[in-house]
Amino acid sequence: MKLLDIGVLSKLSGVPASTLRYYEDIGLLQSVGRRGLRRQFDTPAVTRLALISLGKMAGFSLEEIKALFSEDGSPQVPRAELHLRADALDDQIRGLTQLRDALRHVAECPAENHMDCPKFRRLMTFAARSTGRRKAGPGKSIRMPARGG
Amino acid sequence: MKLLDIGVLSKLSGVPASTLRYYEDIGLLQSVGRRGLRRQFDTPAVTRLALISLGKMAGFSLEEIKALFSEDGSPQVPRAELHLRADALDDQIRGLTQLRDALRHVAECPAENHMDCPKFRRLMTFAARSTGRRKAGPGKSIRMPARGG
DNA sequence: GCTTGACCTCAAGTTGACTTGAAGTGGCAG
DNA sequence: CTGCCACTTCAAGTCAACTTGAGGTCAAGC
Repeated sequence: MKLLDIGVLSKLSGVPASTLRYYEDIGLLQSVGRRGLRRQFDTPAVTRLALISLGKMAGFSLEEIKALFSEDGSPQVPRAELHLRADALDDQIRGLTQLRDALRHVAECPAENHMDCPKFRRLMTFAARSTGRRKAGPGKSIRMPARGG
Repeated sequence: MKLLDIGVLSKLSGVPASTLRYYEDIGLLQSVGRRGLRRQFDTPAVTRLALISLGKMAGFSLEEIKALFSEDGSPQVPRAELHLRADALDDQIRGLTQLRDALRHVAECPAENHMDCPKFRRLMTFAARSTGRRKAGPGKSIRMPARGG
């Protein structure tokens, strides 16, 4: 089995070495051994990192992603749990879709003041409904594309 | 003009008083005066908060949201910026949709090991593509709907 | 006049996901 | 054997967006 130095895995996956160490620290990623001091990873680690990235995209926390891996490292999730996640994702997608449409509308709406626009006001009530649902906190998302500025 | 105590505004908007003070601190929300020590807000503050919430949902940082308000407090957003956000949202939606499908697939897939399943592997390459696009960092996202249990 | 309680200020703490820095180590090229 | 330099550890720092806590103030009700 071909083994990968942390630097190589970092390059392959695009994930900084410090992050890989961090992931190992929190038990999210396992190295298969050492060569001297140096961690060695196996090639499936690349896939694992892809899975992790995927989980992050889905809005899972690292802790949650960790829980989605079984002992042997293959994803091992009860079906019901997966369907639950999928449902949650559906919700999220619906919300984001509405939001996207709203943004596009606002971008094109000819009304002087957006408050004059009924569509915008409906959007407002939508936002109001979603406000204060749960405690705000730091979260990870797909990075926004960097602002042109 | 009817004026609102911070507690009243908090109740109306669902935003904790501490957060309202914080928002005033960073210049995101203005109180119109004081009665004794107590901040007084006007009724448009409720709308403003809805807008702020909306901005947050769209993935804007508070700093950015602040910049989206013009001097007089009405939202004043460059169209291009909004379209950019909407595009980013589109990306996110696409990703989440694929992910949702993948989750559902995994939930039903009969393959012993998911890696044996071509569908799953396609998902992996998708994730790999999205990996390491840009430097990770703290960011805000739409909160996941709370997990059932 | 005293208590109550909703507000006040300001500093410090929290969270998740990392990054950074200092000080040390070890494999390999020359 | 020497030196380089990618790696190592561990603690501490960072970031956004708040929250919490300690100690203080004021308007109203009894």
